[in-house]
Amino acid sequence: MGRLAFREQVLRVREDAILTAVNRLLADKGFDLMTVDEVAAEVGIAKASLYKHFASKEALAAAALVRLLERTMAVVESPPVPAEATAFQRLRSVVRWALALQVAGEMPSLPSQNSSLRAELLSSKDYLDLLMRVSEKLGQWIVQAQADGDIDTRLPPEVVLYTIYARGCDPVPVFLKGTGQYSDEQIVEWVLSSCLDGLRSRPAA
Amino acid sequence: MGRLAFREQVLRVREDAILTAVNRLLADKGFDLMTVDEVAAEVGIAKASLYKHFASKEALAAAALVRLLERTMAVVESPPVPAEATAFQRLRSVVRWALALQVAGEMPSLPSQNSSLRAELLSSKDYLDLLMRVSEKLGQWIVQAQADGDIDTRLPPEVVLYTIYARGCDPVPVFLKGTGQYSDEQIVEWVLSSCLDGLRSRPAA
DNA sequence: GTCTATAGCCAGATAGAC
DNA sequence: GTCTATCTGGCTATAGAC
Repeated sequence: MGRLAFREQVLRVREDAILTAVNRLLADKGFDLMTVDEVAAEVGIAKASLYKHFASKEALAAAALVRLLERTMAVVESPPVPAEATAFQRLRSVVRWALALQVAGEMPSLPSQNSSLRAELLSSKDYLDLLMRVSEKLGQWIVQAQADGDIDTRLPPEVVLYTIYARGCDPVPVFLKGTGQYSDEQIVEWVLSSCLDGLRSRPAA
Repeated sequence: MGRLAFREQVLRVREDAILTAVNRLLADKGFDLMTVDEVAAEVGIAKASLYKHFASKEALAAAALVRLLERTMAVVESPPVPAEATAFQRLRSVVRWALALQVAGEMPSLPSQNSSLRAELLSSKDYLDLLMRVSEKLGQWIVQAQADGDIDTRLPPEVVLYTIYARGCDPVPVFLKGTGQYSDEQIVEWVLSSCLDGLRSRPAA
């Protein structure tokens, strides 16, 4: 029993190491250009061993995305700091977290287009459940923020939700980081501002 | 002489047909998932014939992107309609044009990440020249719009420029179109608004 | 469950006849 | 310049020994 639990722990640690490698490679090159050989090399095990843990390359990526959604759910459900009481402030906080992940090179980017990956994701109950839970929570905040007068009521909540999700594959943070001129924090704040406040000037508050 | 010019015209028309197919496929599946066989099939010629016109898959995509930049340059240099006199209005007009291309499924999407395509683009004088010309023109408008008080002066022009370029690979229009609930025009206006005005409410003008 | 070795496949690119 | 047929390399996935 203790022995079994120990082995199971070893298994989970190894699989977590695999998913960390997958996550990094997905952030770096995306699904199509990531090869299973690279994943195995980065983890330091043989490719065949990988396939004992995950059935396919798609399953590998799906597991990494499920882990990302679990972390997102944890962020969304964490108790708010007192300074972030409104729905709008909580939304901003989540977007800021996602942008920080992106700048740090830890945001796995999936192809939004055609791919065998899409089919795998759409048939993964874990993935779909988590995605729905995150979307429902964010959707509630969006509706609340609109009722509070903080988010433009002319935009359907669906448009706001997609726009926020799209920050997860926004190329701007990576480009700005590539110039080497700005700090990570500065980049995050600029992209956050362009998303929430827009490019246009706003009258002083 | 006339004969030669005629043959050259036939050549250009054929190559334009090829690039139109490439453009559509790039918009549909992206560079990595597009296959040269598909391009040949869509044009209705053999794959080997394609390679008489373009040296590689990368060259094929690069040529399509050059054509896109040429069209962009034409839009940027076209005389403004009287109602769009300010730099900000001209910028908005260009972004709207790009979003309309996107919704119509005619915006080729290149992988912003690692790829053999990047190397090809960086070694294409045509591509780099056009990209610089477009960027300079847009950059001038951005600076002017900031001087006019229309664009947030806390954002460096570079950040504004990248944010505008990023609209070319924004997944939101395609997602919204996928719901089948909204008209193309409605989608363009919402995304344009979220980009320029932001998600936050603005005080009435 | 880990490894080495390899099967099987697919896509980019080319040979060579016409 | 167009075609058919083929080469080549790389990648996913698996066989089989330990």
